[in-house]
Amino acid sequence: MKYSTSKENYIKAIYHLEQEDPVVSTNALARQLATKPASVTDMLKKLHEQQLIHYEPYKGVQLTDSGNKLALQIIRKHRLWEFFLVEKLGFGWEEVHEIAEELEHISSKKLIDRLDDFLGKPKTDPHGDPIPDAAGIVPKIEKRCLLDLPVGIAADLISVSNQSADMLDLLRHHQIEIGSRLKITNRFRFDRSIQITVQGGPPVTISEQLGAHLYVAWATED
Amino acid sequence: MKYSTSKENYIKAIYHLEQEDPVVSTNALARQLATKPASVTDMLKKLHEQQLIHYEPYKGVQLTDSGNKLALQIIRKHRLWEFFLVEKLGFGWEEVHEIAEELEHISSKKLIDRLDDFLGKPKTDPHGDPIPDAAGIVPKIEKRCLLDLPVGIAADLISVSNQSADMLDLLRHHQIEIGSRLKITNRFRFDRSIQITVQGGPPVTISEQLGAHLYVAWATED
DNA sequence: GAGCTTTTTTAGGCGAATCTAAAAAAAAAT
DNA sequence: ATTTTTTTTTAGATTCGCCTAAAAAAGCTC
Ligand SMILES: [Mn+2]
Ligand SMILES: [Mn+2]
Ligand SMILES: [Mn+2]
Ligand SMILES: [Mn+2]
Repeated sequence: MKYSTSKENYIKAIYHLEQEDPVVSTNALARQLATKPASVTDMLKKLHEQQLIHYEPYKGVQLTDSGNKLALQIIRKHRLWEFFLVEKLGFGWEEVHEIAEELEHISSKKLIDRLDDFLGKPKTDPHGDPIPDAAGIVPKIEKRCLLDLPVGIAADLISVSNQSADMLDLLRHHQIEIGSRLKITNRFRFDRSIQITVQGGPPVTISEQLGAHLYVAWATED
Repeated sequence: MKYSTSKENYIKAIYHLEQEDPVVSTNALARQLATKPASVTDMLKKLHEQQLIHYEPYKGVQLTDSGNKLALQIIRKHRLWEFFLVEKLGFGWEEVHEIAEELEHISSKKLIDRLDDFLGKPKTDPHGDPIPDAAGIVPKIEKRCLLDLPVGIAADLISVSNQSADMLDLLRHHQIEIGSRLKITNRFRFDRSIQITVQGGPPVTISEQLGAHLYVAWATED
């Protein structure tokens, strides 16, 4: 029941790639893990032997139930540590991912459950991603891309799908943060940029590229 | 400037063994690290190449200045994490060492300095051992073995030199903890056991073996 | 469906950290 | 000063995670 850091990173990467496409390719994994396809093939064989993945040569890969469970445990650790780093130690959004990439491999289950308590059992990490609970259940968070928000409807920013320092710089410049109330006031056909207000402030224009990474919650009519 | 977990464990072990005997033997290291002498020799060569130790075949080993500096950084991390686990997450003394053994290898310097701030820059870990500061300076703590305390003089327990669950069980049974005021009320020649009072309570008898692991601070007359 | 391109796997190797068995050096005993 | 014992090092393997180069399979294109 104890896996190497390397194996845990593979399992987590497979989990994330499965969200895009239910069958994960060797190349996609190699890209994600910044390694070579040949190395991935080697590792897939080992993960298969340990029953963490379904794998047949040339057919791509999928997590088994136990692989999925393991992935959720690692993600839980990653996100709880990120929350800790931001909320308790005052780190910025963009700094925490790398550190959490190490902390997520600390093995003590008791540690993570106590940390969860200490932090007040948060539902989401600093980027708005949901934190699986001790049983591996991921809170379902209703969110839609800001770009799909109709003009004139207010909605709260609940997550961002990019955590680069560059993007966070830009958000900071526009004074946009998780929780900010956003409203689209105008759309421009030419480059699909949008004009929005932040917390009812003056309108600012943001690119489609930025908007695509912002996710908001708004009441659905049904 | 980044070393493997294994190398860090060697450096820390050498540091601790140097406290006993300034020149550390291959066998002593193998015992401490639960590994084989042949493995130790291999590793010593590598640590020597990296200038972390002074090493000549058959002559034992000593940390260089940079080895010593590294050891203190690792010990700082270890003890700060132990403090965090006990004070913030409510772990018992005896549970934290093993977890800290992993956490001490998390590389971010910024993380550890912020953790230090968050914890209020503690001077000692939960077992009373001093925590080196960011510059690697170890607070000097005046302490003497309880066994050397004269009869009738009160002194405060400031550290214990054994962290086994068994010993902590026994301490808990006698309601002795770090900070308790202890006074020797009687000494018995036969087995060198001693009778003490804890916080001015009723006298209890403890073995020489237990007493040897308790360290107290008391005013020296000079 | 034959041929070209892309993806994936295999083959062979390397560095890190470990091991066992054997040799060599140092230390202790006689 | 030998001999014996203990300590330490060397030699040779193994496992893990990775690599490059080459082969094989799958997927496209005409
Ligand atoms: Mn992250
Ligand atoms: Mn990781
Ligand atoms: Mn400890
Ligand atoms: Mn350690």
